Amino acid sequence: MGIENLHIDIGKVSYKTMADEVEMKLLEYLKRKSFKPGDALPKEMELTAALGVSRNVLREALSRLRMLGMIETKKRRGMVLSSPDILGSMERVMDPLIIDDTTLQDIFELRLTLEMGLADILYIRKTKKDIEELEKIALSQKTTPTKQNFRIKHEVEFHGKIYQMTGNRTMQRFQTMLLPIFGYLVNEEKVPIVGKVSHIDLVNLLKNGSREEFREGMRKHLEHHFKKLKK
Amino acid sequence: MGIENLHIDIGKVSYKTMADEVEMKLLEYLKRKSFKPGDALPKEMELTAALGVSRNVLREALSRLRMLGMIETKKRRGMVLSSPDILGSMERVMDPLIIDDTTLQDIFELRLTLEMGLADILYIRKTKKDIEELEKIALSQKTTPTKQNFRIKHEVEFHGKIYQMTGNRTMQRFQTMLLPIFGYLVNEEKVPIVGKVSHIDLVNLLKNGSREEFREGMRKHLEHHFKKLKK
DNA sequence: AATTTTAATATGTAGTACATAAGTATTTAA
DNA sequence: TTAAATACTTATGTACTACATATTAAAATT
Repeated sequence: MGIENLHIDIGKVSYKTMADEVEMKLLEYLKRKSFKPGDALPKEMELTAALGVSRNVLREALSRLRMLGMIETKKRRGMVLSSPDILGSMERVMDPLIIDDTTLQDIFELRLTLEMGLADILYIRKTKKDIEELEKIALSQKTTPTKQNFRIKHEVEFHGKIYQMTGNRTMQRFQTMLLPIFGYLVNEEKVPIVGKVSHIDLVNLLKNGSREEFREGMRKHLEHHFKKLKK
Repeated sequence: MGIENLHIDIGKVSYKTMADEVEMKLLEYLKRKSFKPGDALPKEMELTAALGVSRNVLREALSRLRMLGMIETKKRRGMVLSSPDILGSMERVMDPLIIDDTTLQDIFELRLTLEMGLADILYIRKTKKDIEELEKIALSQKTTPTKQNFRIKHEVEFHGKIYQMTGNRTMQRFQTMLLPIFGYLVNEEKVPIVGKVSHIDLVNLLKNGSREEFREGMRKHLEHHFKKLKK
């Protein structure tokens, strides 16, 4: 094992602030007490008293929970638990320039994996209407120029539609988040590589082919990406 | 389109606090200026002056960025940008009792999709040693009782090992996060359903079979989950 | 010159004060 | 008596001050 994942393996020497501590305790408290969304939570003053910290520190922790969508606060009414947005905070940090290279590569592979796994759900959920729309997208790209930025835009449009066809909004959002990363890494390729299976081919497979045939088509479409993966 | 995703479609009527605003501006600032990890950031006082807010509000926003791992702060030295932990905040909120049902289902499907997409990377990265370890796990489960909690524990162990074999730590962490959700939904099944393809079968496929054969094996292993998916 | 001591500085925590929104109770008027 | 207007209460939101603490930089001492 290399040294590049050391920060994951042993963790950082992070000295914990009280806000960190309070955040942890609050999360634990909310889960342990098994509050349900909508339930009212204690007032700030009650929490400061119980935790023995200043309102300042408490509010820093609460602010984090608010960001996660775990709590909602209204003046006078107080706080209530709510259903967190599991992808929200991920969206905030999705910037290829900030994320470390190992994770970028991981994300790249994660998307490839999803793409290869899509067939099963796709064949359960696909509709005639969706396939027609996908075909329209694929055909519109046939005649357009092959400049780099155009090519990526088309990739995004086509694959985005496929994710949408799964009817799974979380998956759809997830893939949208991964796109900048994907685009960033692919952009480094100087020579535009054309897969053996085009978008139109994929549409035809989706129309007439089996689940397995579509998946193999997708594999060939992504072949050049897979070839570059390191053992 | 149903009403169940309305909160995603139109967003909540959330009245924005200044901390929300400042958080947004800081994120935008950090990305726009294309700081790199390690770069020093302005002092709190400079930021309060520039933003025209109290130190209190600023610190609530900074506290959020700290939670995301985007910034690190040290006394006297100030703040530096750092590589965020993209899954960290997701881990915090992964509680099946809090997350709404639609998202829970989405997550369930997301995991199935990953599972089906794993074959490609797995066949690039698998080693003899890993397969032996996986076999050991599979065999140890053959003789054990079939009680619900044991079954789930075995599932976790086996599939966890497979994810580990991808060499993709993000994927591995991601799946670990998804487990409680998966366990929660599967736990509702009263009758233990045994797939046509067992863990041992999967190991043998991984040893002697092709990528496609392994994937079809995985599909059969997960068949009863797929059968329950709604159109 | 090397070491110790002192000072300076930026973040961390505490506490007070007041603004603001939103229920709740009270008063006023039809 | 009831409806509307008014005043009151309460919990969160924002601002400001003060001081603690860690860490770097500078100064003093050996």
